[in-house]
Amino acid sequence: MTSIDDVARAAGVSIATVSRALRGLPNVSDATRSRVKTVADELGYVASAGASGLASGRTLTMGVVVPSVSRWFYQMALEGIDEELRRANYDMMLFNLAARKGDRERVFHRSILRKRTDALIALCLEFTPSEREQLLSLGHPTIVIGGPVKGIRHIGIDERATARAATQHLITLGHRRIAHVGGDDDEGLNRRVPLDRRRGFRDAMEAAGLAVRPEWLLSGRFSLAPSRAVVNEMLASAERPTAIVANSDEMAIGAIMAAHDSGLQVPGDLSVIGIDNHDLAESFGLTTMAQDPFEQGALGARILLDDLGGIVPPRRTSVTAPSHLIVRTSTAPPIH
Amino acid sequence: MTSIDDVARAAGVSIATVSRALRGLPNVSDATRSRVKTVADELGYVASAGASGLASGRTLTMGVVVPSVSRWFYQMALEGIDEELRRANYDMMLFNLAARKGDRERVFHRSILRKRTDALIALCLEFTPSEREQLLSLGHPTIVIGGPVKGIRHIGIDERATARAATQHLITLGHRRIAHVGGDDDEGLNRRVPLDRRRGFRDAMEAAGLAVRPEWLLSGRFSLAPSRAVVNEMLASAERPTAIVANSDEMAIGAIMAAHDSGLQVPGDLSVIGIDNHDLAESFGLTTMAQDPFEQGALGARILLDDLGGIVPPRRTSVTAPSHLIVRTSTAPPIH
DNA sequence: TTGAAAGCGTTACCAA
DNA sequence: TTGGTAACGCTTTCAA
Repeated sequence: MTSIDDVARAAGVSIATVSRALRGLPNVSDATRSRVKTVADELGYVASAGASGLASGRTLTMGVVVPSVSRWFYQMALEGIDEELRRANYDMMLFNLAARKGDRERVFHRSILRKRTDALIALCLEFTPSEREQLLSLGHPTIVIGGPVKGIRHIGIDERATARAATQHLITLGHRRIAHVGGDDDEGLNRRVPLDRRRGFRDAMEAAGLAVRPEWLLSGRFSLAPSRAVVNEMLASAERPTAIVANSDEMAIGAIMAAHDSGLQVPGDLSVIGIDNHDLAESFGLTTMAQDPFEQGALGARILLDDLGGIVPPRRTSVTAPSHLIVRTSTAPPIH
Repeated sequence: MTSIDDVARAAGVSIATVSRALRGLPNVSDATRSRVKTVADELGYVASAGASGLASGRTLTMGVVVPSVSRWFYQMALEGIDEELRRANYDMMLFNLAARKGDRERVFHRSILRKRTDALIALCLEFTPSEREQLLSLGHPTIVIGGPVKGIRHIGIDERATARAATQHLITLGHRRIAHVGGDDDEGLNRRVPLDRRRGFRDAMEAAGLAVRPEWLLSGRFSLAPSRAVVNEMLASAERPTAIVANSDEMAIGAIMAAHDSGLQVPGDLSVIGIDNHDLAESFGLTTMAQDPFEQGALGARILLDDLGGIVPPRRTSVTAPSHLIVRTSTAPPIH
């Protein structure tokens, strides 16, 4: 509860001097500065963020909007963002949309737009035209991580090319009968990601002259259990594929477990490749197209911080993050 | 950038009236209120959180301190907290300690103590005496979720009793040679949790007159891969246990995978029980002592909000959250 | 190098 | 039911 003039009084200086001394601004004598610091420490004084935000116009806070906090991608991105923010002494305000379409309006209005952040970073979600307009009218730097959103710059892998490369890996191994596990993500609200990945799958299949069978286009809802279930179902039919491309590692692991359920060997009877390089991928020997959401998050934060710094002109272009193949033991040539 | 007096001017009323009208306070005529609302909407006015915080003393923000965001327990608790906060129109400021001891001091001072929150909820972490003192001197409601912290009320399961019950389950099934996978959690900074759980394991063993063998006291660092590795090692020795109690489901799953690595059947050759009821537990058929961090988080938030509401006198006592046994297919009587 | 004082955008109290 | 006006706790400009 001690505020700046308590310190000023105790140190025998003006509040202006206290402010300057504590923030490390120039034009304060060493003697004064150290005295002020000592006094502030003794009194346990910490400046009120709200008040300095009001006075200076900078809140030193970044807003982060997430569709949920319980998915690997978001966690990693969050950690990356956080690391960068901490380095810049920024705090993080977390807005969790938690897949509740109904609440978005409120979250947007009551929270995001309340000028309590200097910049906004959104993970993998789409905005309605009205939301986008409001955001832009707020006038502060914004970036999206994870899925392309029209009208806002973003950072993310080339979804289509990544899925194509995954499929290509299987084709190169000699597979010709390949299934795809895709499907919408209820929580991650960006529809384009799964669509683009499926498109990449199609690209590769068609380029190789392979048939895309409708009954081998599965939906695993971006989670292990549903993926396992649909793959099990597929494996029960007379004809089955020799390989599976999954839109995410969690779904790929579900596919591996389904193979075991069905008494099949991986990669002997069935090859499986995923996308992500999830924490668990290595434990399951999963071959995957790796991406690094931690780094994507960190980069996003860094770009926003640069924009705020005002030294460099803000970059308006999106960034394509890298992805690369990691071969483990879940893929091998098919046994003819 | 529109602020309250823009609205006042445009609506032809005073800023005081605008403030009242928009916040739904009484003593505003219906006509005035609706006119003000319309104007505010047209102008896209949203009150500045910082300014109202300054003036009113309430920031409508809750601080949440986490050791990391990439563990199941924290995710679930965060979602629970978030749900409750949203209901009360509160925002969440996330302070990620990210296991960096070095940074804590800065995070504490520069962020947590900056009066930008009305209350504080801490997940599973310990405080140094100095930190605790600073927190208390801040004077706002605080609660800890997940691990007992002396000097601050908390919400959490009875760690010791829960581990005891897990062990007891195996003993009841007839197991006599039981190993324990515990070990510190690098990220979750509360040392008491793993200690109390191991104590519970010991309790049950001793009560049943069973030997606790030092070479069967493993450390799995609260993660799948390390657990799998140490269990594999143990299973390679001449004498091996017939069952394992793991301090967490992630470690229990590691143990199950190790069993498979070693060519053992679960539960035929080895029974495994965990603690948590992690998202993946069901997929692995893992028997476990379930707890509900979502609910613990929600309850914590609710208690703080109640405190802030000031209607009921603040509750000073800690809350013991429930845990219960879920039997799946990873445990069975030993084969003699 | 230091201090005085004018904001910053609200809320809340007291008058009208 | 409304309006005027001190706070709120800082930052920042301008003078000293």
